[in-house]
Amino acid sequence: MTKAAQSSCSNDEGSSRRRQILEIAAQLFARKGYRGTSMRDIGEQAGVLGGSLYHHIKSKDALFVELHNAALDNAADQIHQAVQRHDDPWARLEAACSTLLDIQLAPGSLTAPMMNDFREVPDEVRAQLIARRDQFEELFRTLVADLPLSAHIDRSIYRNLLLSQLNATGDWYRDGRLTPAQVAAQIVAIFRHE
Amino acid sequence: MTKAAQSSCSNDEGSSRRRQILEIAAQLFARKGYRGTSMRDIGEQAGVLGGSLYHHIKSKDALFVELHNAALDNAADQIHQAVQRHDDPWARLEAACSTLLDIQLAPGSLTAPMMNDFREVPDEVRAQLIARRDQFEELFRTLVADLPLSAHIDRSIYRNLLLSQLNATGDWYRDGRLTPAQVAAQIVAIFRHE
DNA sequence: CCTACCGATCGGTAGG
DNA sequence: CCTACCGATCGGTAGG
Repeated sequence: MTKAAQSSCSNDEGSSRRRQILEIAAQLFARKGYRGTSMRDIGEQAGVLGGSLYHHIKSKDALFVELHNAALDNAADQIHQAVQRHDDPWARLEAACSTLLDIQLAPGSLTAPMMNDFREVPDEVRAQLIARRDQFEELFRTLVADLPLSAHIDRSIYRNLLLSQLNATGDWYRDGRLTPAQVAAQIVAIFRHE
Repeated sequence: MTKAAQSSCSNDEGSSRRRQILEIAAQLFARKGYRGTSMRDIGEQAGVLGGSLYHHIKSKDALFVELHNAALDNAADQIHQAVQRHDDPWARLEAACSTLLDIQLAPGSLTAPMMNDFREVPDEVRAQLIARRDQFEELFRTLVADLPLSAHIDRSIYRNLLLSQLNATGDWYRDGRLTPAQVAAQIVAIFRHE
């Protein structure tokens, strides 16, 4: 490819290059955490020096927030679609759990590790992350509200337990023995109290 | 106190000073994480410069491993004692969960956050932490093995789900509404399938 | 326990 | 996108 060809479509090239960098950054953040990933690391994977990334992004903080929110947007979309295919409240919950675990447990997943990184991140960043996550978790509030649970179960605690269970699965899951869907089925089986 | 008095009991002073530093370090690690805590931070809380700490410890890595293992030793001890007071398998499990949550959710807890920090830590440190944690979790393997669970429940998954649930509670628990014992009761109620 | 420092690394920028 | 750099901060050490 000639130099002219490289710069001929600067609009397309520019934004696809940006997407490429975002993907690289997401994988590094997911593997090494926020503090464990330097801008120079990201640059190295992208084939440029760290400082050159600032042509595409404003700051490391903004980059992380953007990736985090995009990951949650994507997860929320997929869960929404999966839930719509069922009517029974337990089936809806299991569809949501299964979809979320599919995302969290995918090799090189981005969503899961980022959601558990809150303490590693600067204070101002954390506030933005928490706000976006609260919004995400609203989806589960509805699903849990529709469950025919026995009266003595506190739905707020129940929801927190379920969500933290889903988020923590990435810490112990090693693929091979069970699929994400099977783990989701086990979780829902345990949480099924009528 | 005179200078003579200060140095008169160098043996005692030395080791109690060390314990003091360990406590300060543990609280900082718990609050800010491994990477988020600098030796200078620890020194500042202890009233000395960062470099001066190396009279009492070998390295930041060794300090963290020591604190982590001591916290697990202490937790294992307390759980062991609590479990011994019961015969019924479900009562024993609930005693273990309640004791662990008491430790994890105590304001300024050290155990909980450190157990979830694995990705933040250098590779060689992580290996030591994991080995010690696996040993700790053996305790729960026995407790789960004794439960009269219905045959279709996979005890290995069940144990992982329970443990990750206990470890994740610190992420959403805010004291006031429920005591750690009440949270433990809710968790055991959900996990109770015969 | 301090002074004074080492080499490494960090996020980020100016100027081309 | 690079060169060349900034100021800050890190874990750790020598020598007293």
